[in-house]
Amino acid sequence: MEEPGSIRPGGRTARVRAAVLRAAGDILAERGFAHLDLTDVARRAEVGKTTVYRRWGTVTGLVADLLTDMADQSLPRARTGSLEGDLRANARLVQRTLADPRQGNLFRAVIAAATCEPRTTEALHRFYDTRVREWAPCVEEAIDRGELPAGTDAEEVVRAVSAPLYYRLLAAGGPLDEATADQAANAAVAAARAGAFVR
Amino acid sequence: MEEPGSIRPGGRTARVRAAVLRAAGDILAERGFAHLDLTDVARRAEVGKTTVYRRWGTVTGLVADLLTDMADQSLPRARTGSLEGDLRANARLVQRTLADPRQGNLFRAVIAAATCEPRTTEALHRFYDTRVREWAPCVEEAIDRGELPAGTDAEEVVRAVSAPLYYRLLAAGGPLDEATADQAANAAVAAARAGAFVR
DNA sequence: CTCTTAATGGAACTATGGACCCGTTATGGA
DNA sequence: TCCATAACGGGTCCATAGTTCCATTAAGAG
Repeated sequence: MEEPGSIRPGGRTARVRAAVLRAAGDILAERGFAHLDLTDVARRAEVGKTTVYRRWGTVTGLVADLLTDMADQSLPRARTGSLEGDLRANARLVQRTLADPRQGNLFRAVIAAATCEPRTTEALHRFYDTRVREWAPCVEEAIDRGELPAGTDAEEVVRAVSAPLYYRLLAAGGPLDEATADQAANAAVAAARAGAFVR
Repeated sequence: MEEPGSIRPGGRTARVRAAVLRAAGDILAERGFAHLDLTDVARRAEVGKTTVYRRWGTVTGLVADLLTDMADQSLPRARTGSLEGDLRANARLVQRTLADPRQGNLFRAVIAAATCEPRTTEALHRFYDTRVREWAPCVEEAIDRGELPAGTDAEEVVRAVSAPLYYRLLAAGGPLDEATADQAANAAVAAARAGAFVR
C-alpha cells in the first residue's frame, strides 16, 4: 500500500482529495499556515481524521500536494504582440492574484509552508518553473525580433517581473496595485534591453 | 503590568530576553518555523516555561520581538563612490546573508512567521524599512550627480536590488551566488537609468 | 453481477503544547 | 542598606493534535 490513492484513485478517493485540498486552501487563506492542523482540515472537509493523517501525514505534506494541484491549473499566457504588452499583462496577472485577499493569503501561506520542508520547497519550485516556462516564449520572440540582445536569459526576465511583487507581498510590504505591476514590467524590460540578463 | 520587562528591564530580565531570543533564533534556523514551540524555546534557553508564555504569549509574538532585536543591529552601508559599486555591495551583502545556512534559514523562518500575524508582519516591514533607508542615500547621491533621472524613487531602487534575491530564496528557487547578486544590482541600475523608477 | 481488497472513518488512546496557581528571586528606588 | 513588588519559575491541570485498531464501504477487475 504505497501512496494511498494510487491503486484506486477514482470515485470516492478523488472526492476526498478534492474536499481535503479545498478545505486546506480555505484554512490557509483565512488563518494562515501557523493555524493549520490536519484535525481541523478533516472536520471542515467532512472527512475522516484518520484518512487525512494516513494519506498526507503532515501539514507540509498536505501543502505539497496542494501545490501540485495548483500547478496543474496553469493559465495560458497573453499574446499582445509586443514585449512590453506581454510582460505588463503578466505583471498585472501576478499582481491581481497576490492582491486578491484569498489568493494572496493562500500564496503567503503556501510559501511559508515551503519554508519548513524540502519536499514542499521542491513542489513550490516546480509550480514556479511551470509558470515561468509558460511565459518565457514572449521574451524569446522579442530576442528573435531583435528587441533584446542575443543571449538574454528569457526565463530570468520573466522572473524579474514577478520578483518585486513577491518581495512586497512577503518581505518589505507596500502597495500591490496596478502601478506597481507596470513598474515591475517596465523595469524588467529596461534592464533586459540594457543586457542585464545576458548569460 | 503591561508588557513584562518594561518596568524593570535590567539585569535578569535582559538576560532572560537575550537567552530566549537566541534560543528562538537557533531553533528557527535549524528546524524552521513549523517546529517552533515555546516549550522547546524555554527548555533551550534554560528559562521557565511560564516566563516565555507570559512575556511573548505566542510563537509569532516571539518572532516579532526577535525582529525588532534584529532591526537594532543594522550594518552601515558601503561607500564605494559609484552607484554600481554601492548597489553591488548591497546586493552581495544581501546575497551572502541569504546564502549563509543559518542566516538564510532564519530569514525564511521569520518571513514565514510574518505570514501568520499582522503584528509580526509590521515588525518585518519595519525591519526592511530600516535597511532600505540606510541604503537609499547612495541612490540619492547618484541622482544629485545626474547619473539617474530626477524624480527617481531612491528607496524603490534599493528594493529592486533585493527583490530578485528574496524571490529566489522564498519562491522560485535557483542559485544564490555572487553572479546572481551582481545581475540584480546591474538590472536595478539599468532600469533606474532608463527612468523605470521615476515617480 | 460478484468478489477481492483498497480506502475510508468511527472510537478509544496517548503525548504534549499551552494555561494557571502561587511561592521564590532579585531589581531599582528611597 | 532596606523594602515593595516586578519578574521569574516549579508544579499541576486541561484541551487537543496525532496515533492506533478495526469495522464498514465501495472501487474496479473478471
